[in-house]
Formats: sequence, structure tokens, C-alpha cells
Amino acid sequence: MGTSGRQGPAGAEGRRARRHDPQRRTRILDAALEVLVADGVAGITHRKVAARADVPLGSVTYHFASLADLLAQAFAWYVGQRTAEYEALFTEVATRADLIEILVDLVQAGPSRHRGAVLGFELHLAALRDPALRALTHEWTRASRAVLARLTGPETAARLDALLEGMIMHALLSTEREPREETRAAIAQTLGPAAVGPGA
Amino acid sequence: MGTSGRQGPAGAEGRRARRHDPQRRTRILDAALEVLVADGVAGITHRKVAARADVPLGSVTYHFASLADLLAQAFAWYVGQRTAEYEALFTEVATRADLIEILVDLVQAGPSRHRGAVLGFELHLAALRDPALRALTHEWTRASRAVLARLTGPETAARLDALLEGMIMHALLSTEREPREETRAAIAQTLGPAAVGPGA
Amino acid sequence: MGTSGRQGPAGAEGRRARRHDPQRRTRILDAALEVLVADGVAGITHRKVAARADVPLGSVTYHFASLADLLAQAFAWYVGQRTAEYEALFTEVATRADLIEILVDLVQAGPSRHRGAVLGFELHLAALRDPALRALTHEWTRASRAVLARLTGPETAARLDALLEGMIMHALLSTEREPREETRAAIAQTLGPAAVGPGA
Amino acid sequence: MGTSGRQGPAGAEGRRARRHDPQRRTRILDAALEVLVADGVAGITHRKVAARADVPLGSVTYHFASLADLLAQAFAWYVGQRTAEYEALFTEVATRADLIEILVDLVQAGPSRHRGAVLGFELHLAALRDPALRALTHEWTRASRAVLARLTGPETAARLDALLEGMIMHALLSTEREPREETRAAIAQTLGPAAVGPGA
DNA sequence: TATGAATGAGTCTTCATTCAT
DNA sequence: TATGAATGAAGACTCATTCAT
Repeated sequence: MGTSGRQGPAGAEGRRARRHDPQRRTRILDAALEVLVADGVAGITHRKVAARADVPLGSVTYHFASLADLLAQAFAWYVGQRTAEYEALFTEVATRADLIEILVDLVQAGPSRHRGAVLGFELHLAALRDPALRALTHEWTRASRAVLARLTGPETAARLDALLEGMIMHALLSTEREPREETRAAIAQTLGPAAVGPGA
Repeated sequence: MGTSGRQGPAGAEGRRARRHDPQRRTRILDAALEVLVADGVAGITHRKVAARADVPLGSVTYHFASLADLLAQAFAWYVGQRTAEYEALFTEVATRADLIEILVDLVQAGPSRHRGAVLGFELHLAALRDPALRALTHEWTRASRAVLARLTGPETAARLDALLEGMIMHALLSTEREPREETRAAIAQTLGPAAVGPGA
Repeated sequence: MGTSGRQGPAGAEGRRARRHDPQRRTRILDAALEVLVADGVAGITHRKVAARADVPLGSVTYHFASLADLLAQAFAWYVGQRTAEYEALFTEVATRADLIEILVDLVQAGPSRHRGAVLGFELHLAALRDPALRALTHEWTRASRAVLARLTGPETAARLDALLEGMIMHALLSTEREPREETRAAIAQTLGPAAVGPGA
Repeated sequence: MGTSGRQGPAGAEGRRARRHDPQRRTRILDAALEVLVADGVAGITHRKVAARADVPLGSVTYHFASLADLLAQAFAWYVGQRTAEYEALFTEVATRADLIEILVDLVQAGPSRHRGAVLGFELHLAALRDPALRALTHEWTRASRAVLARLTGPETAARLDALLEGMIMHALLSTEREPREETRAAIAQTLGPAAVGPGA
């Protein structure tokens, strides 16, 4: 609880001045994402972000017009990173088996994917109510499917995308991990028997 | 603030004194669910719930020890209702085609399912951070799968469950409806070729 | 925090009905004193008292017209007991040495006197602001001094009374106990060289 | 409520905007002490302090992390002032008679000492329950005794300290003033026959 | 350009008290 | 006679945002 980084005299525990700090903007965005992972959209505040970024409170409101703005930019920043990662993930895929293995990893990765999964769901839910964010989710969904679609065709990509989303949510919430074999079978089934590859 | 303007002696418009009011508790729970649909866990407050239930603010805190408590009970109340509905949905299913049609409806129902879908995702996300809610999501997932599993066997039920969840989320977020035929094909594929029914 | 005895549905942990309960009034008074020891005048509430007395909240407001009334009656109840005890304490005193020993015990009794000392100071401080309570402190002071005065004469009694009060407060607040010899010397000095006894 | 009616855009009577306001912190501390004198620890609230300091409510919570924090700092601020005063009081003391006269004044000063005496007892009582405050009372007691001890030696200083405390409390509570001669005799007795002075 | 100070609205929660039964 | 339910007022505290420097 506000141990560190409280602003204002009430708890002025040091933080040396750091004038001239390029990439402060992105440090704040990263901090915002961390807060989102920890506390969700329901729990994000300027103060928490400032504390985590180790910048003064005023710096956050200076760089971002409002909390909603900060949220939108943070999500956009995240989606941008994520999309690149996602694309990179499939560049080496040559065979159907390669693809399956990568998708199984995606679902099973567990704690390491936690951050990504949580942010994804937070964004989805926020977008449900904020049209400004919806543009982002649309573009993200489109991009994800496009990546898959290059390997599987569009219908299968859409199905896969839905299946993966559902499985990841379940994995996130269940205490015991689903057997890897089970995950693989579900993906393989959805993928269908067809060959896979940029030329498919 | 104050859609119906409570609090403060000035402005005593509306709302008759309602001293003896049984089922006030459930009215509050219903109001809480409405607020959750409208504003999410991120936006629920005692005040909004009180206004929507048309009860004084103090009444909400009287019946529920904390906002977290109210949330938990509202979700539990919802899951209880939902589970019953869900089970009822499948009692008449006799053939594979019946099942598919019902599941397609589930995904496509659109605005009418909006409420249910939003509450479901809100609960999932909240459960991610609150272990107390996790018990609820576990039980819910278990029950949903059990219903499906009676018709399809456990593995298929799990896959279907994930697929449906993903498709519903996407349906919720996308502006244009996916063609019904597409949804049906995805479900049919996941269901596999096997027969369906209590004896399957 | 309100673990036990919370009233109202929010935390309705059992407490069997106990119709017809004579001396409920005094049970409530005793509970009020316990709360005063624990949390002070600053922290007493109907609810805490009810919880500690294991009676319904309504019972407290039923038996006592207001919290101030409860407070006043609790203090009066306490002073009554205390005065009797105090008088009893000195009935056996025959010599100057007896008296000194008893007074040293009074100051040094430590934790066992904690309750009494705390209540005494709470009452004194409350009386500072509430004239209704002042009658009580006057009477108490008068009675205490009268008891001592029978053995020492009025001037010495007043001095002793002040000294004891100060020493008890200090004992209450300091971490290490003052040497018994020190306490004895201070009392002996204030008592003066004169003989002691009902006939003094 | 609201002596000076803050909060709420309606009713913006009085109080000029005072953006830059150094020593606001100490104004708040002084206001807190005034509230403590008037209503005690039991009655202090952010609102009362804000009203008395003539600052907005938010300003109090901005400068002090919690009410307990405000209380602690206010008491510390008071003890600091008080200790200095107390020391100054005895710098001129040359003879036993000087010392006695000053101490008698201390006890008898009546209404003018009211503030000091009340704050002292409030602090003592609060310290009984809050270890953080206990550090303050220890230091205060130590300092007071040290000042006396320079003139009387340590044992006598401790006795005097207790006697004074008790007498002041009684003076505070009784309606009629004790004869000055009585007070003087008690102090003289406790002081003993010895000479007094820095060299004593 | 940055930022510490400031503030008003609103949040959850507690509570004395009232009242219908 | 008791008491569970109810409620309005107020409490501590948080926070988005504004502003002077």
C-alpha cells in the first residue's frame, strides 16, 4: 500500500531529480502496463503508475492528457509490441507439426504468458465499453488472424483464434494444467488435416 | 451523480419510504449485476448500486459487509441462475443437429446474450485476481462442461467450452456478425463426427 | 475488526436468542467498561459494546437512551465498585508501615492495575469536557481523599492523592518499573513523620 | 457542521483562494492542537481541523498521510514547543524559594495553563494505546525530569514530576482553586530541605 | 519544460439512532 | 418488552486534475 513512491509531503520518501529523461514517456507506458497486470483497469491510478515508473506524479499528467488517454496509449503500445512478437513467432514455421507445437506452447506457457494473457483480456473487456479501444482490438484481431491465415486460410484462422483465446483463459483460471496432449489434440482438430505453410 | 438523487434532506423527490421490504437483498444483487453489465467491476460503486436498486446508500452497506462481498454474492447469484438456465437449454437435445443449433444460437444470440456474456467475462477477469471468486469460476466451468460432457464426452466438452468462450468474446467485440454458417461449421468440426446424446 | 458480533445480515454469525435475561443491563455496563479499557472513549461504539456483551445491537440502545448515557452509567457503575474496593483496602491498616505498603502496591501493581488506571484516566479526561461526568469525578476524589484523610488528615491526603495519581500515570507509561524502594520513599516522604491511624 | 462552510460549489462564502501558502503545514498542526484542546483525541476529525485551519479538507489529507499521522505530528510539534518553554522557565532559578514559586505558578496558573494541561493529558492517554506516541512521552518525561534534576537531583525530580502531574490534573477538574499556600507546602515538602541550584 | 502543491468530488465504510413488529 | 431492519449523517481517505512557478 503506497509504501513507495507516494507523492506529496505526506510521504516524501526520496527520489532523486532526474531532469532530462528521454524515453520517460515509454517508461511511464511500461509502468502503466505493469499496473494493469497487477490491478487491472479497475485499479489503475496516476499515482500507482508514477510510483512504478519512479517519476513524479505531475510527470504522468504532463505526458498524458487524462487517465483514459494513458490507458489507450498503454494498450496501443502493448498491442504494437505484441503484434510484432506474434508475427515473429511464426516466421520459422514450415510444417503443420511446427505450427501445432508453437500454438500448444502459446496456450501452455503458463506463468510466463500470464502477463500477456491478462493484458489481452483486460483490453478486450475495456474495449467492450470504450469505442476508442475497440479500434485497437479490431486491428489486433485482424493482425493475429492474418498471421495465422497465411498458414491456414482465413476460416481456420478465425476458429483457431477463438479456440486459443478460450483455452488461454481457461488455463489462466484453472489450478491444474491441462495435459499437453489434450491441448495438442484440440488444436490439431481445429487445424484440420490440410497441409500448412505460406503456400497453403 | 444521483440519477434518482438520494442523500440530503433537500430534494426528497421520489422513492416512498419502504420500511418493511423483504427481498431487498435480492433486489440489490440484481441491481449490482445491472451495474456490472453497464460499468464493469472497474465501475461498480455502492452509490450506483443503491441508485439502481432504489434503496438508500446505507441499505447496501447494511446488507453487504463490503463492496467485495457484494460483488462476490452478486456473481454467485448470477452463476446460480445461469447454471440452471444452461442445463435447461440442453434437456431437449436429442440429435447432433439439435445440439449444434443450440450452440450456434448461444454464440450468435447477439444483444440478447450481451448481458450474459459481459457478466461472464467480468467474472472471469475478477476471478483472476480474487481467489474467493475463483471457486465460483471453477464450479461454473465444471458444471458447464458436465452438461456438455453428458452429450459429447469430456474431451470434446472441454474443447467446445473453450471454443464457445472465444467465439462469444469475439462476437461481443466485432461490429459485424460472423455468418451463421461459419459458426456452425466451427462447432461441428469441434464436435467431431460422433453421434450425440445421453447415451453417447 | 468486527469479527465477532457484527449485527445485521452482513455478518450474521449466530448468537442464540436469550429472552428474559435479568442483569443484562449490568452485562452491558461491564462490556462498555471493557471496551473503554481497550479503545477508550474515543473508540467506544454501540456495536462494540453489544458484541462484547453478546447481546443484540438493539438491546444496547433499548437499555440506554444514548451513547453518552451509556458512558455516564458505565463510569458511574465503575466508580461505585472502585470506591467500595478502595475503602475495603484500608480497613485493616493499623500502622504507618501498613499504609505505606498498601500504597506502594497500588502504584506498583502493574498490569493488574492497568484496567483500573486506564479507566480512571479516561474518566478524568472525559469529565474535563462533560459536566455531567464531573459530578462523578468530584465525588470520587472526595471519597478517595476521605478514606485517606481518616488515616492522615486532609492536607496530607490531598497531597498523597495527587502524588499517587501522577506516579500511577508514569508507571503506566514507562517501560521499566520504578524500584519499589523509590516508590516507598516518595510515599513516606509525602506521608510525613506523623503517626497514622483512625485516631491520628 | 462546517463552521466556515467549505465543500460544495454552492456556498463559496469566504476564504480566498490561497494557492501558494508556505507554513500551511504548521497552520494545520496548530489547528489540530486547538481541536485537541477543544474536543480531545476522541473528537478530532479531518473536517474540524481543516475548518479551524481555514484550508480545504483535501489539504489536510494531502499534508498528512492519515489522521493518526496528523495526531502524532501535532503532538510532536507541541512537545517540542513545550520542552523549550519548560527549560526557559527554570533558567533564572537561583534559590530554593525561586523554584518553589515557579512550580506553584505552574500548578495554579489555571485557565491559562488549561491548554497545556489538557494537551499533556490527552497525549498521555493516547500514548497508552499507541506505541508510536510513547516515544514522545518518554522523551518528554525524560526532558522534564532532566530540567528539574539539574536543580534537585534525580530522585526528587521524579517525585516532583509525579506530584505536579497529579496536582495539575486535580486543579483542572476541581471547581474551586486549592489555596496557594497548600500547593506551596506540598511542593516544599517533596522538594525536601536541601539547597537548590545547578550546583546542588 | 516539468513538477510540487493544491483541491473538490467522490469512494467505502461506520455508526447513532429510529422504527415496525 | 425486545430486536432486527433500516437510514441519514458523517468519517477517513483517494484521486483525477488544475495551476503557479
